[in-house]
Amino acid sequence: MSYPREQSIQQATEVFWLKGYLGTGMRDLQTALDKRPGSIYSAFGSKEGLYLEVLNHYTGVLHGQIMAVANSDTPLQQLREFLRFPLTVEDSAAHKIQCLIVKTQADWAELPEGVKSELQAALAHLREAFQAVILKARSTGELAADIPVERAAMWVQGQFIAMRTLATSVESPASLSWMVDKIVSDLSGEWTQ
Amino acid sequence: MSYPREQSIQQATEVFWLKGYLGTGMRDLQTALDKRPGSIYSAFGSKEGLYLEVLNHYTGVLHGQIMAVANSDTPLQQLREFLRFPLTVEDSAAHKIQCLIVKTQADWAELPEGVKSELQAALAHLREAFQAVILKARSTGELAADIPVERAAMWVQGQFIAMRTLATSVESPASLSWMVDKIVSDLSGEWTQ
DNA sequence: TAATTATTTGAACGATCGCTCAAATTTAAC
DNA sequence: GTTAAATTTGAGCGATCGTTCAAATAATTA
Repeated sequence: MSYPREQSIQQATEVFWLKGYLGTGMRDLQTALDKRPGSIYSAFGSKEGLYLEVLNHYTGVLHGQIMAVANSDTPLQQLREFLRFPLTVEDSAAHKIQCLIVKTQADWAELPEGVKSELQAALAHLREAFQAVILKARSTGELAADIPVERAAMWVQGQFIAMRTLATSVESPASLSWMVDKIVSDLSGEWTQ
Repeated sequence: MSYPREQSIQQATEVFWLKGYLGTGMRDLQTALDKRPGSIYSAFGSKEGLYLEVLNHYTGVLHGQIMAVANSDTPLQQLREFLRFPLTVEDSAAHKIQCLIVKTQADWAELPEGVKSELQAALAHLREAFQAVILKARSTGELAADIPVERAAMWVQGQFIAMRTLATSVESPASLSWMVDKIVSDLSGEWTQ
């Protein structure tokens, strides 16, 4: 049950991903969901409430993907494929290259308090998943035993952000796949304490 | 002459940096510049016109800083200090941790065409400066002779973005200085063609 | 000082913003 | 089939958006 609610969240995700939190108007959402304002407000309370559900759903999916990487037998190989994925979206969905969380975070000073705290929580939650990947790769021997786990997790998150941000400003995102290789390679590089 | 114009641009930079392009209202600018709308419009034409001057000024300063790194005798050492700088801003200016260009770029789909093209140009311009740093470091022997210059320049730009983005979501940005060391270290790492 | 030009002022315009709520409609319960 | 509850509708609210322009003021020239 409550199927149309899930559908509304997916349609709203499209809009927020394309236009950002500030850039998205209630009228954009009304069009995308094909619902009148009253329906949206009775279902989600406010624009912020709808966005928070979108963010929660988005983060959950992404977290699941990263945990699947962590739970595989060859986490480092799987991480490579995970990182490459955003570079393969078709032109018509170019807005999906950038991470929705990072995109929203750029408007920081103008965001409602509830959105700010949930963004922080989402980033921390995903960082935990990256940490699980590092830990697993260490246990399989794909990474050295003395790798600083927390730093490496944050670093991977940073690389994820860097690659996707650069990819949005380049003609052909797929041409950046060398960056994926360098990320995996640098993971085994120097980690001076 | 035209001193107050320069001053207006600096004050407007503060506001755009803090609130982003979409998040900044003409009334915010009127307050910051202590000017009435007519004055601003006669001087800059529009909100977009004022932003473009801000962007141009900002890019010029940043470009100059990177070229100074390139023109030093120890470019790699200077690059380290350049990268560390955004991590040292005081709490009261936390918005300056993130790069103004990257911040604006996040609102991509909602930006006027003129702003979009100037943002692309600014990123390309700064990439050229990073390229000059790589070239110089290669000539001083700080970097290997076979480093792929264009890719390395883009990669450094990506690391610059990653570090500053992560730094905005962390309690103490200065605690990320290990990331600067890793960037410099990874520059000498693997660059598989 | 008087005349001319350049700049600044600020009330106000039309458009859009997030959001409300009484009324209409659909769904569920008996 | 009737009634009650839940959901949807959409006109429209007050606030704010970027912008305009006739009038007032300041700066320059004669």
